[in-house]
Amino acid sequence: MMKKNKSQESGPAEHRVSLRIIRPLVEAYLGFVRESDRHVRSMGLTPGQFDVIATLGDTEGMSCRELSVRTLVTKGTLTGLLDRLLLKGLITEEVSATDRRSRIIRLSEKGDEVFRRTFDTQIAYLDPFFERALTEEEIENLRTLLLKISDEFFKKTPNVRGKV
Amino acid sequence: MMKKNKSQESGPAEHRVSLRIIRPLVEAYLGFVRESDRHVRSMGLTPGQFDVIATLGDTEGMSCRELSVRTLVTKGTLTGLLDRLLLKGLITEEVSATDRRSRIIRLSEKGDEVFRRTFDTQIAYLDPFFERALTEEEIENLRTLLLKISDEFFKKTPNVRGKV
DNA sequence: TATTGTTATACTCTATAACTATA
DNA sequence: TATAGTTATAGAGTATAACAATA
Repeated sequence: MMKKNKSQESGPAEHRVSLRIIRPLVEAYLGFVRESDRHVRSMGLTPGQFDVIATLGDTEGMSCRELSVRTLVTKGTLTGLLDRLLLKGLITEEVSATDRRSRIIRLSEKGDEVFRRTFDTQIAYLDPFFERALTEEEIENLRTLLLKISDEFFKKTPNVRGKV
Repeated sequence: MMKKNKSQESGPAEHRVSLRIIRPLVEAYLGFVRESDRHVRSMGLTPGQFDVIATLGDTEGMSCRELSVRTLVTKGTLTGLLDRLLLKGLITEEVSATDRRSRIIRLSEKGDEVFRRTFDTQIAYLDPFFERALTEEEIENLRTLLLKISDEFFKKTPNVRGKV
């Protein structure tokens, strides 16, 4: 998959920016995700369910609509997903004071615990990886460069920011 | 979700390496993935199906077992997934010459077209983003840093490398 | 009229385990 | 005995569209 693409390119494959960045980006992401998913599943949650929990974490709650935009889960799917989280007692719901069509979804105490525990576990696991791989200076540098990229994407679709 | 985690941490949240890297990493990745998924779906494929196609792209084909390891799709799921790709005429199968239990899966001509077209489209879309976001020097720098991270993860689970 | 969320449909992915046919 | 792949099962995520209640 790293080879050249003859059809519509304007130069050699190794000059295409996205080819040089995307594969390393995806692999670094997958390295993180594999571990993350393992922790999430060990708590009896699916990735989609934890995605909702992570999005609700450290917020005052939000409507289904906002949750849908931020998690990239369509509203129809979200209804079922929230049903399962309600069953597990990880979230609470309340009819909005200002718009009676809308439910405000929040983490329950139990949900907040799951959120923190999963995060702490992941951090404890991941920190040593990053610290072995990079110097302090490289870490700051990487962070800056990644933010430049997501800022550029953010300009295109501002409403999907802040998912994880 | 960027706030502190009191439980088992050894210092302030902003000193935790993973907290400083992972969110930007995930957001940069999602910026890419959202666009990628859009193209993939517009060709009538699911992300999982394209994952298989991308893994087979530019190879001489491979067994279900290898495909399963590389795509992180379990063998049971893979059988159904390959059925659908066979129906669509995007892959071919052949009994292995050396092990009659095993099927060698390859991209068909049509599958290869889908692979290249999707890639070309994505590159054409993504290159301007990266070029706006980063200088040539920053691109090389970012690539190097990302590779250091995935190399570190790779040490842990060598067999899952080379997925995308 | 437009928007929030629900329901219904049909398909796909998921983990898991029992199964077969080879090795 | 072990491995490659299939089948079966049950649950969960997916897009989509029609729908009710409210704005």
